[in-house]
Amino acid sequence: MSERRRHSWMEIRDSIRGLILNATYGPGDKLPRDEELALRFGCARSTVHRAMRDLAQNGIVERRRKGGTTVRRDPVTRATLDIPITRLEVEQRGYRYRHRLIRQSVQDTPPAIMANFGFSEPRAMLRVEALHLADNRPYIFEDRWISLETVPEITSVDLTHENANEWLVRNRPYSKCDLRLYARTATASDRDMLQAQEGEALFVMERTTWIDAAPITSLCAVAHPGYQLFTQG
Amino acid sequence: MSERRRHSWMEIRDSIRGLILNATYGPGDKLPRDEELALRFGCARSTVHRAMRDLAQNGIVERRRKGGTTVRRDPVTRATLDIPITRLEVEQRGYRYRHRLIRQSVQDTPPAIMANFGFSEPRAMLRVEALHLADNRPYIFEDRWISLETVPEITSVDLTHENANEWLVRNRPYSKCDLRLYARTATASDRDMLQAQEGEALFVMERTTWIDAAPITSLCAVAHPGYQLFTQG
DNA sequence: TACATTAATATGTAGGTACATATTCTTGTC
DNA sequence: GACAAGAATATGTACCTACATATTAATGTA
Repeated sequence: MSERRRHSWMEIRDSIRGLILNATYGPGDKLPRDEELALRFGCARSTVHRAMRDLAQNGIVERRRKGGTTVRRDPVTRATLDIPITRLEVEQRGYRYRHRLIRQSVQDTPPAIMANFGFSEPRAMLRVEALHLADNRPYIFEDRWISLETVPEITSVDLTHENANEWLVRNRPYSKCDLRLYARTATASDRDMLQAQEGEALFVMERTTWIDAAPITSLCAVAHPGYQLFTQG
Repeated sequence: MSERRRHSWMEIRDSIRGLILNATYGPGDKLPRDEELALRFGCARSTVHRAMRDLAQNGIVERRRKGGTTVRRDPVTRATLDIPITRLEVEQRGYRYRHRLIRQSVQDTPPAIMANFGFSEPRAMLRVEALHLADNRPYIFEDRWISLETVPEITSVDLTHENANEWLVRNRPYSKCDLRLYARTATASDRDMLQAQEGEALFVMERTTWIDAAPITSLCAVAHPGYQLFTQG
């Protein structure tokens, strides 16, 4: 019976997913321990563990020490979004990239930015407003706040030539990133900045990043009309 | 010298990230092999491997067999989106959920849906148009196409009582999911369906899923005005 | 030089052992 | 019964070894 062929963790993962799919284990149910499953599938515990990590990462199951593994009660559609540096995004679509610094000044953070970072008091930060262009047409307008405490070097960067988006992504890896996406109707200032028709629908991406607990930057990027964001793979 | 204390993979990961951050290894550079790094850090190769997998998953480095590990030339902001079942999303916000089936019929797929699935010829699929409501106000309108070959049981599901979104998520796990997000101006039919003002900005989510190579469903979900999508993690 | 074949090599995985860690469960005390 | 202390236990990690696999590099042949 017990044939000792080698099992890949993906096989095991699919088997476990199969058990969930065919209702052997339903939402909220507790799965057997890894060791038990390993015995049942005829593989090592580490292989079951590898499979389980993948299922947990994809939101299929939940795992807790001593608590065991349970089938998630509320499945989610989990997708990974890759938001590249804007210059690369533009160039990849075959356009010529340009960048224009609109404004730059040190200001106290308004309530919206304080909320993004979780501040209870306003702080002085560098505010940078800039426009990304594709073949000289507006592509994305960004209104960005940068922490002077976490990123003091930013004051010595010439943001007319180097854009803040790229400088930060290349020089300040983050450990945490909050993202918020929504649609907004174009205002009069959007009309000027993005050449949008008045009242046109615009795609907005708000992004706030930290390195450990230290705030790095928070920005609101408004894309040109027709912009789409998508996952691949 | 060589103190043999135990190193956690997160420590090692942070050390490697540190080497990239402090420009010891810049974008495009090749990192030493895992074995070499393990020796240098005084840990096992498997620990370096674990750390590297995390860095690769977060878009910091790229790894290829025999090719080695390189620092990504074009960093990305990588975010994981969790899109829950709409009913749960509504209930979590404290509203009463309801669902209304608008239309349901078998039709040949139009070009847009064919493109989503990568079909070269139209196919007959079940088209389901439904409205999700929060406290009797429109929340999300979805226009969905379901593969009759991959999901034949769907024909025997009463979609007036059970909504297709939930039924599919609970009964048809997918292995691949494409997602597309954009903003759209409300049309006359949106105005009726979502009680949107004419010309208001609406947030649109298009989602297409497969199990292995078999198409499951493709849908276009239009959210009510003011809807926001965000990550938490 | 061009191309096919083979060898070399870095990452990926499977299996195994030992221990760490976070919970939950049990037990004892008042 | 309430609560604290300790035992039990499932997952998580670290380190090994041995192979698998995908590529690149080297080599041979026309």
